[in-house]
Amino acid sequence: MLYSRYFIPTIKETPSDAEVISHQLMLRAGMIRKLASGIYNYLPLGLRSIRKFENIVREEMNKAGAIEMLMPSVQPAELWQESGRWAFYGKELLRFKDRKDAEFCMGPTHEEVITDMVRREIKSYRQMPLNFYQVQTKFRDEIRPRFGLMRGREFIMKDAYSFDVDSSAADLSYEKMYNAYMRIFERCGLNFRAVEADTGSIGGSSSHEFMVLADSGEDAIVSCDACRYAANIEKAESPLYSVVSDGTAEVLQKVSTPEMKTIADVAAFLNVAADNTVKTLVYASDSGELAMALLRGDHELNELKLKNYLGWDEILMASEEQILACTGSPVGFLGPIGLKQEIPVIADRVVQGMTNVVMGANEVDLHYINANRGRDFEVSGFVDIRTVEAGDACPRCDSGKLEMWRGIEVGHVFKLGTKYSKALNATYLDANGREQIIFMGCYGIGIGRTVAAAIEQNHDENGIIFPIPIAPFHCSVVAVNTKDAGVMAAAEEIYFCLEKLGVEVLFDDRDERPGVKFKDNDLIGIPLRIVVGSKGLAEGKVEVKIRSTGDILSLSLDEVANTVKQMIDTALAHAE
RNA sequence: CGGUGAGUAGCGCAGCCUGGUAGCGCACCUGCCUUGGGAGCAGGGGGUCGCUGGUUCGAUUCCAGUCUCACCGACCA
Repeated sequence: MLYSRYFIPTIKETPSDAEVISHQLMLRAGMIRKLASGIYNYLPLGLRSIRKFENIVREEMNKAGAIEMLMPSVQPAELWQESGRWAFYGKELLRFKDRKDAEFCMGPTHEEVITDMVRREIKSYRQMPLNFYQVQTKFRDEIRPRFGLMRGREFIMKDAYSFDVDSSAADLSYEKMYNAYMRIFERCGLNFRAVEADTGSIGGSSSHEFMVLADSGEDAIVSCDACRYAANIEKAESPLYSVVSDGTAEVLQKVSTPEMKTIADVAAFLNVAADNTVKTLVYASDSGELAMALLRGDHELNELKLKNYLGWDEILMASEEQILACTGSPVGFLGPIGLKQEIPVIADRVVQGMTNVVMGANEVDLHYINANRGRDFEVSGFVDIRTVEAGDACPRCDSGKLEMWRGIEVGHVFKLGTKYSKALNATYLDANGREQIIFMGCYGIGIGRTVAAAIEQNHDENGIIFPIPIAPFHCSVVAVNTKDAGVMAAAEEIYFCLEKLGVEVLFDDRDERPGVKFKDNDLIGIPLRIVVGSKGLAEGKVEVKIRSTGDILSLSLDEVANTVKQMIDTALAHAE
């Protein structure tokens, strides 16, 4: 490719509205341009990277036995009404009507469409297992699109759906996809973790997320430093502390704690450790149900765990009025003793072993000391509702400690069970001629997001440092001075050689000063740069600069093409 | 949706407080010069100052409304 005939509109200055580095660099490198909030043009260079990654995904999907197809992005409302998600999905589902007033939506995901196809076509257990995938444009009307391709409204996603005769067969399909995902992200040279995750609005029984580690990541994850346990913090189980009790229950006392509203204030004022206090929080569902959560004072609540335990659709901090009505006290002095209303009191498991604790007395400026469960208050259940912290013991092994990371979710695999097949009545006949419900799994990879995540993880002050498997070009040839006939001839020669060898090469033949070319080549992240200048040429040499390390090799004219070809092949072979 | 901030040339910004019809850097065009890390000189083109209304002789500037965008919170690949 001739740079002068290609289209790479780089920009020197960082656009002011780009916050994260991958967004800044993709704009500056001329890979993407914004058309509307969360909606982007993929410019030629960006598209090349995206296609590269798509093809890695395709290769691994095919290897894992998945079959490619393509579904429409416009979907009829009926299917969504049938699955029940027309009502449940909310405003993220972009809905519209056609000229006949029939309702449609832009597909945010394709469980309905694929399940509809399968229920029409699959009749027998002999036809399964099946796994269909597609690489397709999705639309989700995100409340707050941000970070460029990281969270767009329109985005390219690989989604796959598996269909099996029963749960254990479905587990096998799940495992195949899990392993394929591991290979995909390994091939791209990404530093990532597969973590246990909450299933969210997709539903189903269990799931793993694939998280590229990056400080700018929107998710927090933990992983054990000794065993393989890793989980999204939303899901991460807190360790069970052994019950510590000094046995003797002291006398319950109400003490004055003027203006002491936080655990830190109260603990300091009463001169007790924060871990001998109990924190009380009141939550409300969207339909107005209330629940009280008790945690050790220095612990944090995991709202998702509480929400899942309560089975609520939505969880909100209770309003001041709601709190006042059920406890009789404003926030700051809440506790489970002497409630005005009967509401569920959910205690974290750690609270079970605590004795003689400090907790709010449901009266302004008053706390209890020496409160004890059983004697002074009761709880409706002990449940893991706290957020794990770095340094917590691993819930799975004896010796490990949890480490905490930020991550970008680039892939997510779900065991769906029969959630969609049941709703859409996707059944088959088993060997006994009996009708059975199909078991499903679904598997997504954010294509653009992965490319963005790769940039997030591979860059320096000069720009992108693409891993070779997803680099838009493998190498570039830079002619230092295009007016120098000798330089141009040598550069062209190398360019043609490389093309002949099947190397993806960008020939920077622009009549620009060398500095401009070097800066652009660095910015767009080309892994190898061959520089042809008059100085080196006088000795029959050109130089090859490696973007990632900054190392410079001096090679003779005749060997450079083959050497570069070899370097690229070696790098790509490692990624297979 | 709530909170914060911003809309002035393709990009990054100044001007606005204290009204008088717009400027800087980069980019772009022409010419000269230059060619190993975003050079230099000279000339030039480009803006209904987000939109609507109000106040005023006069509004980019003051007022009101509105739209858009970005950032912080709950969702997600």
